[in-house]
Amino acid sequence: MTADHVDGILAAWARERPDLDATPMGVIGRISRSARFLDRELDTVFRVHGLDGAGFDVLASLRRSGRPYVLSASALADATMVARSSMTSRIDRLEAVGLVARVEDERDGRGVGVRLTERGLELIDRAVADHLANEARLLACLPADVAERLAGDLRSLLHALDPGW
Amino acid sequence: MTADHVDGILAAWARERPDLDATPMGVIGRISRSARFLDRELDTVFRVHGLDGAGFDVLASLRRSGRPYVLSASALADATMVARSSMTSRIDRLEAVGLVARVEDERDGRGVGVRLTERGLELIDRAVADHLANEARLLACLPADVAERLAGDLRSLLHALDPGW
DNA sequence: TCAGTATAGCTCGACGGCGAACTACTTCTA
DNA sequence: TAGAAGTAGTTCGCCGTCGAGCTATACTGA
Repeated sequence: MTADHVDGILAAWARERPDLDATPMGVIGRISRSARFLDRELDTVFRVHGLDGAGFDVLASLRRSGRPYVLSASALADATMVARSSMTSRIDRLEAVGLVARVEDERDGRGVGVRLTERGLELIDRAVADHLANEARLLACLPADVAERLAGDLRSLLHALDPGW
Repeated sequence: MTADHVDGILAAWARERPDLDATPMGVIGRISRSARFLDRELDTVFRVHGLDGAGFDVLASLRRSGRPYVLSASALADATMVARSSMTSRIDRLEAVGLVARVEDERDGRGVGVRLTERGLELIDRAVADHLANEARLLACLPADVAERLAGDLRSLLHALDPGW
């Protein structure tokens, strides 16, 4: 069990502030750091398809919602954890390049449906396959049972953090 | 073991694209999602001290480096995983409110040392205590052995992701 | 020793995210 | 069924990050 960057941080705090218990950083610091690394790595594949993480998340949410590949702007904002105003501009960008289209919501005059276009569907179907291969590559170093355990423990954590579930 | 948001995503992909193996998302999706929640939660404590995550990271890096609480701008950029140009503006902001000061590097005419001021030292010593209490609160839901296992598994992951360690 | 290369930090312009404020529409309630 | 309250989406201004390009300084090898 070799030391990592966060072990260095923990050791430094133990030396400088021995009165504090820094062990929570062992979990939270590693989550933050992993997320930053992963974001960067995942982006390289998104870019190959002319996307970024923001665009991919929107298209993937629509794709996995199933036919007719339409979700409201609010539903997309909630699914991707961004502000409504951010979702407005994400949709603007994707619409400008023809990957999604805004459609009327007959049931609610305020609402706007966001629909995957034919091009958007083809693009995300290719992109998601590459994306999953990339994720698998990044996790290849972990034995399957460790990955599974990690997923389960993170689920426990998320369960407490996210009151919505 | 109740389902979480990511379980919903995995089930959706299994329905829409049964040809793909989406299990890597069980790990990576949860890391991303946890990181976003945690970022937001940690920010509330930073704000109490007039900081944000960016400022806290800089001050904390300086503090745990020990006396004389000086690091180069590059070392700070590397430690906090941001671009050099981002570090320039972080230092500008912290310097403007008197929490750090730029000092000459006698050994390297190009270099700039960043030193914690007296006010910066007092602030970060208070802030880091509150921060750790906050982190402990967020992890309180997890049994100690699970938290420890999580830290260890994430260390394994980081080890493969971060060639620097 | 000196030309070539590498490095430290800064400036600048572009970009994405956010919250507040706004409009338009819907739902509740009395 | 009218007025109040709530909700969907957009606009706007601000802010932090980034990469490219710049200057000044430090190394490196013939």
